[in-house]
Amino acid sequence: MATGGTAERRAGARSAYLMSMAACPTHRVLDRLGDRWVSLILKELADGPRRHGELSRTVAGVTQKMLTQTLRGLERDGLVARSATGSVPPRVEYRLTPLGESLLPVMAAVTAWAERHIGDIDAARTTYDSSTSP
Amino acid sequence: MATGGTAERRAGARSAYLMSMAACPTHRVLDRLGDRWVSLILKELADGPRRHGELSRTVAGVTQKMLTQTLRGLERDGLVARSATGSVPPRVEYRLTPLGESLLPVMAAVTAWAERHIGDIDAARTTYDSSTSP
DNA sequence: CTGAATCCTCTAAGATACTG
DNA sequence: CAGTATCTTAGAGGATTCAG
Repeated sequence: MATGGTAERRAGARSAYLMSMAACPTHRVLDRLGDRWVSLILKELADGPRRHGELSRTVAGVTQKMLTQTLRGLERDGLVARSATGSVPPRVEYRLTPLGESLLPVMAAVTAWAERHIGDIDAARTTYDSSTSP
Repeated sequence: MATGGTAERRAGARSAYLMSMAACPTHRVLDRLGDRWVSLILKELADGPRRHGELSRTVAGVTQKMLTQTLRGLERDGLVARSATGSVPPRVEYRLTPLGESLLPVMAAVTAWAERHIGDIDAARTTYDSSTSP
């Protein structure tokens, strides 16, 4: 009966958001960087090429699925290069591309800010929480 | 009723992740910045104080719930200050704290990188997608 | 106007098992 | 070792409604 208005409005709101995303490079980059495992993986790769298994062990708590998925995403964006040699046993290495390396200074800026101000944030949280709940 | 092994293992993996998070300031900050609406809201507030309704209209596609929720989070972290005046009608303004303002240069660094390299990313995606699907 | 509470949906992410 | 496919679930996010 009539038009399924709900679904349409949903789709509308969704696309409105997605379009505003697509138009904003900063947001797209932050979205990628904000992905749970990206920063940890980039940090690892910053020190040099790593094998799949190495990352799997080094990056605390990542599942094999998320590792592959995240690496694929980074590869797709041209930030990470994947090089497979031989077929059995497989030996796959991941490393930063020049584009990926150009991102390191930005990460460093974030890290610097984070380490300098994380205390302020924690302090603010404590204050906020204690003035809210009690 | 015995040990619910499944739930425990789930909780274990989860806490392993959460603990590694808590230990890494960079990751915590990126997690916050990566939140869907944070960068858009900070961008707005960078230009000066804004009322709730203003943000609701300006930030494309945000729902009232997410706006409030995001602002609460930023307030809790001490990045944004909330000032309410009067009671009826309510007039609430949000603005960056000094801590929040100190974050702007970092955001600027991200923006600069993003705008310079977003083309590379899109190009890489096109290449990747065309070499994968066909 | 600001914002809290409710409900509902859909996706992201973990566990698991299977190929090459 | 590297990667894929499938199932399930917790939670994020959106619509809606109520309150001060």
